[in-house]
Amino acid sequence: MRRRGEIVKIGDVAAAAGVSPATVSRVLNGTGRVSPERAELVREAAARLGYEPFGPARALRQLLTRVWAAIVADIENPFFTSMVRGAEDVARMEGHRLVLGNSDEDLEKEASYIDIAIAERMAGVIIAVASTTESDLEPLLNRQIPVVAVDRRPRQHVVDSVLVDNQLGADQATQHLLDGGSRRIACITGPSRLSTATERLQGYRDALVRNGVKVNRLHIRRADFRQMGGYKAARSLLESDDPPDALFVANNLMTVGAVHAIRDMELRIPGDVALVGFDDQPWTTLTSPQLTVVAQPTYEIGREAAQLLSTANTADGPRSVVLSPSLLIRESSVR
Amino acid sequence: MRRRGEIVKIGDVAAAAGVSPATVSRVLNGTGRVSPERAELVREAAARLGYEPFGPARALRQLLTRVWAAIVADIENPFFTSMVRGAEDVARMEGHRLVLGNSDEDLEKEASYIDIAIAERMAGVIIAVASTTESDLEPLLNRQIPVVAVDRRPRQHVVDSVLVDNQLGADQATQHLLDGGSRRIACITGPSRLSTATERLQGYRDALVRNGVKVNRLHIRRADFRQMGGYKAARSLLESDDPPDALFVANNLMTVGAVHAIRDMELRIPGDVALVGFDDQPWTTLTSPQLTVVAQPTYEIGREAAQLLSTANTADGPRSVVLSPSLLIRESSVR
DNA sequence: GTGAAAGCGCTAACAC
DNA sequence: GTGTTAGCGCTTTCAC
Repeated sequence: MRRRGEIVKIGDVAAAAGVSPATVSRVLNGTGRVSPERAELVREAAARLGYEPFGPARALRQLLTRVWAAIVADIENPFFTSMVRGAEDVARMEGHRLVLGNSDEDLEKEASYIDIAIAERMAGVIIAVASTTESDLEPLLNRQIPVVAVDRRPRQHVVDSVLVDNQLGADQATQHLLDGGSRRIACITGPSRLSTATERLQGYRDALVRNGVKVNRLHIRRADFRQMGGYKAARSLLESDDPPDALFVANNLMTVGAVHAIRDMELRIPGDVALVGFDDQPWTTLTSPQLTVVAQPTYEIGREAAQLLSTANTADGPRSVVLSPSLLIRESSVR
Repeated sequence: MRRRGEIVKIGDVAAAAGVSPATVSRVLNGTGRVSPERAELVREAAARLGYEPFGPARALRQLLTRVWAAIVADIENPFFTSMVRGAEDVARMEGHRLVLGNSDEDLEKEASYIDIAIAERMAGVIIAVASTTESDLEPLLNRQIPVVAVDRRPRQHVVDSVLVDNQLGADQATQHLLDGGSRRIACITGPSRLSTATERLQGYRDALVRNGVKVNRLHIRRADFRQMGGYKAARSLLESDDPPDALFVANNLMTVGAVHAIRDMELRIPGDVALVGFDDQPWTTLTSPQLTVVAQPTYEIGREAAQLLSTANTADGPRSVVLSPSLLIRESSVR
C-alpha cells in the first residue's frame, strides 16, 4: 500500500475518497457534519494510505499546539520521573503530548527550555523551577502560556501550583527523632534558592523550638540536594567536635550520600546516629537498617499539575494545591 | 518593551529594523549574505521585541522539524533515564530537541508514540522497543525517518543500533558465581519478547556448560523485568524442593524484588544464597551485603545513539555499536 | 545584498 | 452537507 518515502497529505486522501480536502479534515477532526457514507469512505482511504495529519501545518493554522512541556530540575531524580509519569498519564487522556526538559538545576538551561516552549507555542508548561527566587517565568506569562509550578514555589510570580507541605513533613520527622530520645539532631537541607529547602529547615526548627530544644547553628548544613553534597555535609557534621546523635536529611539524593558517609565512618544506624531521610523508594527497605523517610505523593503531584493545566483557561485566580507528605517509620530512627 | 499577550512575528521585527522579512530570516538563520550594519539592526530589534520564531511555521516550510523522539519502555527505570540524559546532552549540542515517550512496555502505547513521531515529522527516533519480535518500526522506515534502536535489538528490522554485550555480562556474572563455589545457580531473566532477556539467559547457559555444570530447567525463570516479577520468581525458586545456592538476576528492578524476597524469607546473602544483579545504582552499596552487579554504560548508550542519529543521513549500511558491561564484584556474591 | 512573492499542509469562513 | 478559497508565519526562490 504505502510506498517507501511517500508523504501522504490530506489532498491525496481527498482524491482517493473522491471528496474535498475540507471534508477529509471534517471527518478526521469530528468537526462539522458529514454524511455517514462519505465519512466511511474517507476513513477507509486515510487508513489505506496510512495518512497522518502533519502536526506543524495544523499548529500553524490554529496558532497553538496540543503540546505541554514539563521542565524539571533533574530527570535522573526518581522524584521527578514519577511526577512526570503522573503528568503524562493525564496528558494522554486529555489528548496532549508531554515534552520533557531537563534544566539540571541550571538557570540558563531552564531559560532555554522556556524559550523552546514559547517558540513552539506550547499549550502549557509544568515546571519545577531551578530557583524559587531567580527563575524567570515572565516570558511565558507575557505570552499567556499557562504555567503550573510543581514542588517548588516561585516567589516572583503568581502562578498555579502543586506543592507538598514540606514544613509539616520536616516537623514530623524531627518530632519523631525527638520522641525517640535524640536531642542533638542535625539537619542537612538544600540551597537557600529553593523553597523546599527552606521550608524543610523551618519545619525542623519549629519542632525543636516547640520541644524546648535549643537550635544549634552548627548542626544545620545547607548542601546542594545531590548525593555528594549529602555525603560531605554528613561527614563534616559527624567529624565535628560536637557530633549530632541524629540526622534529618531533607532530600532523597542527599540521603543516599549521608548513609554512605555514616557507613564509611563505621558508625552504626540508629545506635550511633538515628536517621530520617526524604522520599520513599524501592530500595529504602533493602538497607540495614531499613530507612525511615518522609514520603511524598510524587505521582499525584504530576497528576494534579496536569489537571490544573487542562483547566487553566476556565479558572480565574491562581490556584494552589498542597499535598501532605507522610512519615514512614522504619528502623533507622528507632533506638 | 513586550506587552502582555502580544505575539511578535517576523514582520514586526522587519518593520522595526526597517528591512524585509526575508532579511530578518537570513540574519537569524545565518543563511545568505547580509550587510553587517543591517544584520546588527535586525538582531537588536529581535532582542528588543523578544522575538521567537514560530517553530511550526518553520517546520511547515521546511517539511522537517529539529526534534528527535526518544521512546523508552519505562521512564521510571533509572537505566532509561540515564540513557535519555546522554542522548539529551548530544541533542542539545546538535541543536535538536529531544521529546520523550514512555511506552510502558506496551505495544499499543509504543505505536501511538511512533504515530506522533510521524505526524510531527520528527527528524529521528531513538527507541528501546517494547518487543524485539513484535514492535513495528516499518511506518518510520517507510517515511525515511532515521531510527536508532537502543538496548534491545529489533529482529524484524534493519536499523542502526547501540547495544550492550548482554551475553558477555551474564557469562561473567555466572562464571564469577561458579568461581565462588556455587553449583546450583538459578537465573531470573525477562520475557522472551526481549532480546536482552534471551541474550542474558544465553550467557548464563554458556558459562554453566563451559564449566561442565548441567543446566537445570527448573532453575530458570522468565519474569517481566519488574520488581514484583523478580520477587515472585525468587520466592518460587527458593521455596522449591531444589532451592538454588546462587541467583543471577538479569535486570535492575527484578534485582530489587529478589533481594526483598530473600529478606522476607530470612535467608542470608551470600551465606544461603549468593547474588549477582544487573545495573549499578547509587544504593547498591548501601545494602548489607553490598550488591555485586553487572553494570551497563547507560549514559554512553544514549550518547552513542544520538551520535548515530545525527550522522544517519551520511551513513550507508546499518551501523551497530556494541558496548561492554562490567562486573562489579562486591559482597553479595562472595562467600 | 536585498525585497517581492510564492507556497509548505492544513482548517475555518464563506458560499452554495 | 459539501466544495472553494484564503491565509496561518516562515523560508526560499527569483528578480533586481
